[in-house]
Amino acid sequence: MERHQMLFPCSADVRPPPPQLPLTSFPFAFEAGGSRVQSSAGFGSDLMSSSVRGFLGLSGAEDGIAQRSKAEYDAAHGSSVSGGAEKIGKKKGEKKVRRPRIAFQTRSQVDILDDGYRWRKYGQKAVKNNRFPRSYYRCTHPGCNVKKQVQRLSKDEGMVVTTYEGTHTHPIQKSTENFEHILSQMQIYPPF
DNA sequence: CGGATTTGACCTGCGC
DNA sequence: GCGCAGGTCAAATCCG
Repeated sequence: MERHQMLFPCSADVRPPPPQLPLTSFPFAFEAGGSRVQSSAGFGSDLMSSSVRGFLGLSGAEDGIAQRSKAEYDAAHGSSVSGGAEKIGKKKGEKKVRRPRIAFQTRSQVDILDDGYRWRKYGQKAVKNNRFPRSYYRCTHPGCNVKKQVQRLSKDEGMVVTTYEGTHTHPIQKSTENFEHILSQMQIYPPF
């Protein structure tokens, strides 16, 4: 695969970022507030309430993955642990739904940021160009299919890249004060 | 005991 | 077409 250029909030369709852009551009919802967010501590509370929603709650996302979860996986791969022999081929009218993703970097000692939602880990994978494994989490709320990936950078092990994918279909569980704290750690690099 | 995590297997997409 | 890398599943295990 390529580099980790996909760090960026590629909207519905993944368009490759211009090569000139380093890992640093950060064009996401935070600008919605009107003011440009320069760096971590720049968030006002009111700005937050709106941006946070747009942030973890990415609007307009469809649960494409929701449908392709178990049933389709089985159908496509000849379900059942024991009955793996028969393959049913692919799904019929399957369309590829790409959900918007956003990624950001935080400087943190812990991989798991308490963003107010409950996450269940469903996988971990070693990735190329990185000494640290990437962890895969899914929101535990029933019907909510938001996922996130957490990856610690090998070049800077104090840096954690978190990628959110999908829309929460439920309100946040905890107060956003925690989140405010997270935002304060967030590294946002203005495109220069 | 129930829910979360670990971990290896398996699948898919993409580049060569 | 093949191989690699990433992403997901699910059984086993752990922990509160």
